[in-house]
Amino acid sequence: MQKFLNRLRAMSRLGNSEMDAVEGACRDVIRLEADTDLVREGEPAEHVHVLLEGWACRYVLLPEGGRQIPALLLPGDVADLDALLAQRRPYAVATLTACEVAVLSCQAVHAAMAQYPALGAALLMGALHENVIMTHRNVSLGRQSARERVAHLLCELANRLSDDDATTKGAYALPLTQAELGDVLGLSTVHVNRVLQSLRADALIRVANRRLEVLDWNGLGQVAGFHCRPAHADASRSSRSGAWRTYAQQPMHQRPA
Amino acid sequence: MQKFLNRLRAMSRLGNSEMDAVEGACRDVIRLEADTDLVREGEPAEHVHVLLEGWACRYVLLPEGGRQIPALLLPGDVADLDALLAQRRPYAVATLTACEVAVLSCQAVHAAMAQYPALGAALLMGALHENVIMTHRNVSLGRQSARERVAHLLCELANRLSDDDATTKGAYALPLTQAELGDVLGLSTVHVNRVLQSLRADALIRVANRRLEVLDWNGLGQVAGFHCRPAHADASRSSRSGAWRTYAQQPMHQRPA
DNA sequence: CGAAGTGTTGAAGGGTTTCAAGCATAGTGG
DNA sequence: CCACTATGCTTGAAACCCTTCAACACTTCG
Repeated sequence: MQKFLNRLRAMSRLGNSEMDAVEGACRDVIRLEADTDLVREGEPAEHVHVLLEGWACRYVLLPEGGRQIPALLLPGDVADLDALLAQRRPYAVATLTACEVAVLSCQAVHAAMAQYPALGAALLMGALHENVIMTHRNVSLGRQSARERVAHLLCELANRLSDDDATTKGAYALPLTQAELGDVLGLSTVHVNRVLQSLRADALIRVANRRLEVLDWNGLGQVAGFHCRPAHADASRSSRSGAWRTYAQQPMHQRPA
Repeated sequence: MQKFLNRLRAMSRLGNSEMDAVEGACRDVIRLEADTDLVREGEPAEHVHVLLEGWACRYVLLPEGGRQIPALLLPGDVADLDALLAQRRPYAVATLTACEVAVLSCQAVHAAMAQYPALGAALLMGALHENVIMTHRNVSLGRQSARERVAHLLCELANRLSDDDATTKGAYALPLTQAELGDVLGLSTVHVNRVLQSLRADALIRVANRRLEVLDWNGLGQVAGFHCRPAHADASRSSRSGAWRTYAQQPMHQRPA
């Protein structure tokens, strides 16, 4: 509960009345064990689910039998806000660990937004933040090698977890199987295994009983290649060379060096 | 302008005062020619841009020199709403054709949302819609072959364009080079070429002077494989077999056949 | 102890990339 | 009007990253 409230407050300035409204709306909480479907693709969308505790994921099954996980959901994340918009669910949601989930009716959310504009703003900011994360994953899937993709995901998770807590001394619980990592990264289980081994061999990470330890943040970030500055290793801000100019110019990828 | 207003109205019920507010905020319009950078990655984010006419894209450049286009922007799309959230731009935006763009200050958007809750709701719905599109692209990039990805993109564009207009008789203007298609789909230019040829050879599509003609919607949708029902070929709704059940069950991909 | 899930390893095969070159088309200036 | 150039499209061959298949080891748990 607290993590969701913190998240909302980080997004928009909320007063006590808004906070109370949220807390009231989240009164309906269910507890699920690991590997349980929360919503199924194609189902009518009548509720919004907020992940209070545990890890979960959105996933899509392909006709040929494959699976893709377009989003990992961490404590405080909203699992399926698009229920406000769509009649039918465009993806399924399943737990990865034991979870605590708040169930809200779409009507209630709509009503709350109409009454408290700041709440709508907070939800919008959350959706935009998710959008940025998906953009990065998109870039990763489209243009990075397996090694880069794995490194990038590990950095992203460290970033997202450090917002709340954890990541103390550069290690965090990673309750994902290699098969699930593969479904996130668009890789086969076998190849995920080999890439993790290679990262271990290079003394960048260490894995032990469902925990990931990052031995070399700079090195891992370098492999990840883009948009991957852990909160710790802040480094020099705006390290990019050259001044940016306003529009009415050639696109960057066509500029002379 | 009209396309943006229509889009907003489709997302949330807007009164005359909201519409006027939007129209007032969009009074600052600039005209750009094709292949022009609108915003650059890393730049401070002080404005939000709305694409009134023409095609544009978000893009990210990778250290090794590659490029990924995580989003194609069509008339009525908001190019960079996340400027409301981030200090620095997480991606660049460039025009693909000549464009008309409204430039809004972030402050103005924030103020409008505070005054008109329905407007915030509309923007939220727009962001969620974008999110669903990115989810689909994500699945496509992660788990589909080049052929499937191309088919999927062509279907997606048909869908998005048919919301507004166009797509009459199953053809639409597609002002993208094969290199740009590759940057959207995470493929090399060469392979995009070969895949398009193969789709042509199978009498699924036809390409002529920057227009795409779909000869066989069912066939193309079948290649695309998932989530790809053009508004035309609506077909039998909910064609999936088996009834969906509520949660507290095993995830779908582990269910016995 | 057996069973199931997860991690690990090797070998073969294939989808895609890269490199390199040739072709087509449109715009430009002499 | 015609080189001349630039841009995008097309094609072939070699190389590579990753997948698939198959088997085995390890751990957990009933």
